[in-house]
Amino acid sequence: MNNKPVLVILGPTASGKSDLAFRVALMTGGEIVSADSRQIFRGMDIGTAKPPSTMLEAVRHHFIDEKEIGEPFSAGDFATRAAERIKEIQERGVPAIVAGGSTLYLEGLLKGFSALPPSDPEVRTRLMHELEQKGAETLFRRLESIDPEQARTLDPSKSQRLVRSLEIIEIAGTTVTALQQSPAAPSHDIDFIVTGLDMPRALLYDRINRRTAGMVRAGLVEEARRLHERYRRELAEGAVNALATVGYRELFDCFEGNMDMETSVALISQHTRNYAKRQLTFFKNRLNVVWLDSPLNESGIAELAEQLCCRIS
RNA sequence: GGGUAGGUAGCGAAGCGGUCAAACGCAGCAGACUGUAAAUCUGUCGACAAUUGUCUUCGGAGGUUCGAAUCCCCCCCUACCCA
Repeated sequence: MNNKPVLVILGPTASGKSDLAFRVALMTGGEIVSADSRQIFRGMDIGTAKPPSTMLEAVRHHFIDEKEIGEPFSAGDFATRAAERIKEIQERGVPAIVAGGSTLYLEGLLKGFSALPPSDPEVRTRLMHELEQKGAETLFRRLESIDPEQARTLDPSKSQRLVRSLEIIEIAGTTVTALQQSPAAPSHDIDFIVTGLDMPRALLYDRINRRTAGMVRAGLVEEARRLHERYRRELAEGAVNALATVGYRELFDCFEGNMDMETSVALISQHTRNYAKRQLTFFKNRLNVVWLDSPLNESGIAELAEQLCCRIS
């Protein structure tokens, strides 16, 4: 019934997505669907720049604090669940606003995935072991013999995509190349307006640097220490992807005596900048985004929010 | 004042007579990416022409040599040690 378009606000980290989405939600009485692979985990707050509780209380946010660290949740899960959730929201006659920067989550939701099988933890673990013992070369040659086309798209060094490609062969009994013949298509009929927040690179990097400093002031180190203690064993096994997150892994390194605190914090800024660059590359080259200048102050946010409201109501 | 170790491209760091515009790492820039994606991986990286090309570099100034980042001399800085 309510088939109004859904506003998507994406962009690199620290570009101001959350604030803008919050504003639009307030103005429209909408709810926010977070497309963020890390904010979904409880206990990862400061380092993921999760919206503060005041915002979470004022506007309903989905996919925030919904999982325990270590619980599986993937881009595929997000793509299907988020579409379901948006439908539910729309059925209540409420606008849904998607906001986030997790590249593959967004692509999955907006463009869908081919009919590839989900990852199987057992197969995955076995392949990772094999990778460690026999080396990437061996696995690469195997992939090359079964699915030369896919092999050509990746390089023989160690790569997640190599493992995933082999995993698919084991689970599905056929190759990625074959499965991707059926083009990716979204499994829903939601209409999206995809907007991206952009700003000069130097400004973005400056915002990132300052945000990192702010996180430290807000208690990031303590937060990381709690996680480090609680997930000591998982960290040793390197099994929990949620913990391989910028803002935490650098501090874990520090706690383990591999670097001093100053270096660690500098690296957080640096890795966040690197990440922002990767996001930008992905969004520009893979998704169809209408880019907007990111508002830099309160009144700018209000003004842009107003404009966006018009487009979805 | 004496001694020792150093000063190399944005930073760190190799090179120690030719094959050096100078290894490698980081940053930067560009890119890939179909279920771990804040992950994983690739290219490029003195300047300029942008395919083999030209020009200016290895603290500064001289010198030796066909040829120097690499050898010699003087000077300037830095670190540590002894006074």
